[in-house]
Amino acid sequence: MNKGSNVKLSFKQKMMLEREAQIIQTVNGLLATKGYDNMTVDEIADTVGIAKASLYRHFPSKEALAVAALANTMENGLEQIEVINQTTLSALNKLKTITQWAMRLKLNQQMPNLPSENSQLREHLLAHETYMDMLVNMSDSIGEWIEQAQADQQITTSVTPLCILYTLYAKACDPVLGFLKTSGLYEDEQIIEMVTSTCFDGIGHPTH
Amino acid sequence: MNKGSNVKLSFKQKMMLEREAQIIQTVNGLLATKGYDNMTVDEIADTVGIAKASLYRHFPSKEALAVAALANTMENGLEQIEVINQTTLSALNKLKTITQWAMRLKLNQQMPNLPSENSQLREHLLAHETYMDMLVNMSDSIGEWIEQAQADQQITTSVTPLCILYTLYAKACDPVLGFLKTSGLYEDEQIIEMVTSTCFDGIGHPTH
DNA sequence: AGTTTTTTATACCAATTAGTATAATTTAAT
DNA sequence: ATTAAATTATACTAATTGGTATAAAAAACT
Repeated sequence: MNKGSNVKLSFKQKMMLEREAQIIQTVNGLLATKGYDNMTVDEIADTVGIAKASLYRHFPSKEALAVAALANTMENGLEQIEVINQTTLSALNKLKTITQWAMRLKLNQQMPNLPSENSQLREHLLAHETYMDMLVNMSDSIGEWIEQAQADQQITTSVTPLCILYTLYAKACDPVLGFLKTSGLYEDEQIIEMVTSTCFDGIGHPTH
Repeated sequence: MNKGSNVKLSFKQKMMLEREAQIIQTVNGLLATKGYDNMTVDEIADTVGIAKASLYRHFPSKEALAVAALANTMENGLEQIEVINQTTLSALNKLKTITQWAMRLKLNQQMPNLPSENSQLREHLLAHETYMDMLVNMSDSIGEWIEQAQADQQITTSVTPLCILYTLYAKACDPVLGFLKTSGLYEDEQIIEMVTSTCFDGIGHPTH
């Protein structure tokens, strides 16, 4: 009764988690392409290929769906940061690596759009402890890289670390990526390179 | 009968235009803070201080309201470009000036958010000839500045002019401005300076 | 095979909201 | 003052959509 049922339960849970992952990926895609307001619950269910009632057995509300998707992205980001922290990359290159990870996600239309300033969703996010913890966690980690890179004279000290942090965060929702992709003129990795260059080298100062 | 009625008509038209300007400013504010989907027509009417029926005497639909607001912003941008073109500023400084104009608008929460990729509003905008004409017009003008600045070796030639154009456009909706403002640590003009610096100088290369 | 649980399809409810109709009120014109 | 026009408040319609109830079908378990 013990082992048997445990294995079965574990299998069921695996299925559950598997589908939950599928749901979250779908939601992230829709959040990336249509945004929270233009994404409907029926659409999510249809895209995943399950009934709406089943969807609501996983998540209690549309907001919970969005929060779960955002939290999942945040988790993946933290995981990336851990991986990067186990390398011997310079602080500057750590910053570039995590930024490019985010840009790749955005290019693949898996980076959810931020909720607009006055939205209900934003309030919910700010009230979500786990999410906020992860955000603080991420900011701390990246903040350390920024200070290290400044100490190593790899990045500028003429703007504050906070400004640099926000600038890097902003790359995760930079519309330039979508514009360049839509133009059809460049491969994804070319786009990553160009935007990385404009971010770290700036568009001024031609002689590098 | 001629002059009298003309004067009266002109006065009436003035009132009409005056109020239309007020409406558009309100819509721009709401588009900036809440976005198209979270902005309701009742809210617009209330904020302007007129009845909804009166609002619909000026604009036939919510979309028309948004398009008018976006077009108005575009007009103002083109006007700015003309003003700048009558100065003796270097191409680089022209680029900085127009970018900072856009950033100031954003900081004052008067720069409307772009419609999301799949929205109905976006389709309408793309089908709006005058708007698209103005967009092409603006892109041409700024594009000339970019090529001139590259020729003058004031900005990098290691990314394409198109990428630079998009990068500058993106500053008009850069969330960094809002983040820094929300932090409460900086004055608006400080924020403008910092973001201009990260845009043109980049965050790498500490020694300038 | 029979029982239980889960999933599905469908219909439905309630809330929101764009847009309209209307009657009353205000404003403007003569 | 009277008339004409515009504005307002209010109520309404129709469509969308988040969320729920239910009964049938499918799947899983014993």
